[in-house]
Amino acid sequence: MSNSGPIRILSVDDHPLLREGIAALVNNQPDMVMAGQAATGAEALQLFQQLQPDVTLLDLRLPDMSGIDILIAMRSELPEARIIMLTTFEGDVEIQRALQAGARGYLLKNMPPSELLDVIRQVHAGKKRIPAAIASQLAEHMSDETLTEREIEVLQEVAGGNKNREIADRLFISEETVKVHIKHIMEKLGAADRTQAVTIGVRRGIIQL
Amino acid sequence: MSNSGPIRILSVDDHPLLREGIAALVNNQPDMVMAGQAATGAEALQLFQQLQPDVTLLDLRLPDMSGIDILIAMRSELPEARIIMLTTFEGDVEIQRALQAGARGYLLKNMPPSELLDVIRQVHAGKKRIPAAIASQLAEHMSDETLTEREIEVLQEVAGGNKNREIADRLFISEETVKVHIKHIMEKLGAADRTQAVTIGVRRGIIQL
DNA sequence: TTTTAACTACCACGATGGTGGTAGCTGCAG
DNA sequence: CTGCAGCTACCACCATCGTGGTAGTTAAAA
Repeated sequence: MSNSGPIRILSVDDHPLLREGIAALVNNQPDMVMAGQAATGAEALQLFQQLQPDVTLLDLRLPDMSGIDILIAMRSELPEARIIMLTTFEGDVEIQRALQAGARGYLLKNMPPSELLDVIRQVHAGKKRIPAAIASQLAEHMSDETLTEREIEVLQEVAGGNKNREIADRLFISEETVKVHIKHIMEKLGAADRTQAVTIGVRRGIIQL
Repeated sequence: MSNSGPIRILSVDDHPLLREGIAALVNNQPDMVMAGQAATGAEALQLFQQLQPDVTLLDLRLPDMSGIDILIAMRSELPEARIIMLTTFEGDVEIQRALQAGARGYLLKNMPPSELLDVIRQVHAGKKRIPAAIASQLAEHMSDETLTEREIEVLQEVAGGNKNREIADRLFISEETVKVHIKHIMEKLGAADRTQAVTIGVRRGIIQL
């Protein structure tokens, strides 16, 4: 794409103070410039289309939509888009989904600014960059079996405090089937009971509370 | 205290980018100046003692210790310290504990910078300032009964996936007593079962995962 | 086409969880 | 000193959960 002029950056995060910090840092670099900022998914997509930034910094949690969905939307618009997730830790499943959806980098907000600049430059140069701390977190559960959509749905219901009978009614299946799903969930997550299944699911970013 | 010169501010947060954003904002104000920044509780306490800032911005989650404990330590050193919690939402119990421990303000990181400046000035002037959004969140559970220390301990064990029998062994009490505690926990939280008790406890900041 | 994964369903049984009531002990506040 | 809150303990009983096994259907992959 553009190999002349500074790297034009779009920052998407619902924390204005953090965006301001990124802007201050970026605009201090000779080879970078903030092209725009967005606080919501809708704003982000509009600005992305309008500005066509070289690199996009994207938070995972925004008020109106999931960062993953924004990522997907941006890449369907511009498959070559260089997008870096910048977020507080969210569990291996979130990381995995972001990378599968085409993120070129994954950074934590508590990392030093130099790391951010480094990753921006590398990603802009066409590379992928995942810090070791994140990669190891990812490797930890690499071999784990993933939950199916239905299982996640059931786990979410379990987290809501529903009994098997109630879950069955809500999902229009039999109570026995619910039991089978929960059994599989516990096996896959290595949980001793439904409660621990929920806590592990939350920690790993499989469900939200 | 000091009614001459700019408001001297100490920022405590483990996100360097956010601290940078705060610093940029603050140093742009004619009546404020960043006195120092800290990323850990230990650093924070050392700098607090050394700098004696007019206003301290304090995150709730830091790598080495809880923001509440830092708050308490600072106020035991300097009871008149003006401290504002600046954090992502953490549940009403965390807010309540912070205010009880003597915080003069409670802000969310996703609030507009103007709000932050406003609160800094008001708190520096000796007032307390809790935004309406937070106050209403607090009022929601104002009449709720709080869990006792023992109950929180039991709830934490429940979250770990332990059976009543196992919890009993770990806490050196009888299984029947564990049941009584859990019954009380569910009543107080309005939970239908132990699993929902855990999810409510996490959402409200009573336990961590 | 055969195989595999996912979802569904049923049965039976032992383990665990949740409810109700009673009650003793301690420490603190009125 | 009296009452209350919190922690402890026991009992009985029913509801729910979790485990084991079997099995049919569909859709996608090999």
